[in-house]
Amino acid sequence: MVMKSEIQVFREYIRGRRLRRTPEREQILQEIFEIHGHFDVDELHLRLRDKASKVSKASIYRALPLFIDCGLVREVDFSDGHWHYEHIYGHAHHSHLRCLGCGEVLEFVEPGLGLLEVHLAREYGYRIKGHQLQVHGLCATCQEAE
Amino acid sequence: MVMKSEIQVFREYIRGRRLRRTPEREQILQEIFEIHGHFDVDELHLRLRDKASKVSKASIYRALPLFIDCGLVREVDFSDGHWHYEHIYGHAHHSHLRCLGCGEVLEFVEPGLGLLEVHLAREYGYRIKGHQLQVHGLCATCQEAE
DNA sequence: AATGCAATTGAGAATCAATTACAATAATAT
DNA sequence: ATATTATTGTAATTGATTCTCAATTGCATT
Ligand SMILES: [Mn+2]
Ligand SMILES: [Mn+2]
Ligand SMILES: [Zn+2]
Ligand SMILES: [Zn+2]
Repeated sequence: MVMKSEIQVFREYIRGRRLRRTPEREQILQEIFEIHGHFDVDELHLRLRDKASKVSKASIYRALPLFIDCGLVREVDFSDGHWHYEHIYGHAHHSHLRCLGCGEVLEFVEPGLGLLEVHLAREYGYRIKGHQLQVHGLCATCQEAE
Repeated sequence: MVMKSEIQVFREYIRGRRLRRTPEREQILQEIFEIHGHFDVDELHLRLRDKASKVSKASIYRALPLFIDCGLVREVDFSDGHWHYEHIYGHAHHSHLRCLGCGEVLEFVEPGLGLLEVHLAREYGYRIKGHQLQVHGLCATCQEAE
């Protein structure tokens, strides 16, 4: 079975909720697919302006929750004062290792966290929705520069 | 060997850095020890006002990084738009399980994360400084209320 | 194709946590 | 005591995000 394209997923989501398909939303989504890695609202807005799109920041802020809600995008928390995002459709869930010096971000998969969720659910009677794990430190380069 | 008291730790930290020991800082620290659990700046400020202390929010914002720096306090990220804190001197490092419905926060220890840090350090050449793990879901009560 | 309704938009105002400038105060060293 | 300079409170500022509002536009129905 072939995977639906992101734009298909989004259109079906829109249709199923009496929302409207607009060029703004599709431009934003399109741009998000083309971003390799993590991004924030400012970056996304600048990239769109560079392509002569006139989408406003307000619309980006309004569109992101929709993409998150339909499983295309995820919030990433780098604890630096604003939200970052990444597209995740078809990507495995992963965690982030971030260098406090240069800001480099590496991704890794920690399989043990699935089990942990099961244990927590049993022990505390929770229905687990998800988790976020960030590890931070200094990359090799930034260690030398100290 | 007896553990130093928090106030001792702070005073030594102050002395070692040409900073000044002020009643404001010590009032704030004192209050933090008396808080059972997690708190934010507003809560802390209100509690101090209730005790007739006139410490300003600005001073709280200025003091917290000092307490964090000397290992007495930790930032806690509940991803709800502002920072939370907890005193940690003498407490084991732990993670948080948070209910998205009512905001309840449970603490748990996941010993596997120590090993994970070692692996990451080896594999990527990082010097690891720490990690944050938050799990979120719905508590038993909030599941029923759905 | 024209109509009506409600969703969406852009612009800018509002909000809110956190930071900062500034002048007054007060802690330490001499 | 005096000089030095860190710290304080107040109020202004910043920066990310949300909200307001009037104008526009998608879409279902004629
Ligand atoms: Mn990622
Ligand atoms: Mn805790
Ligand atoms: Zn680095
Ligand atoms: Zn709950």
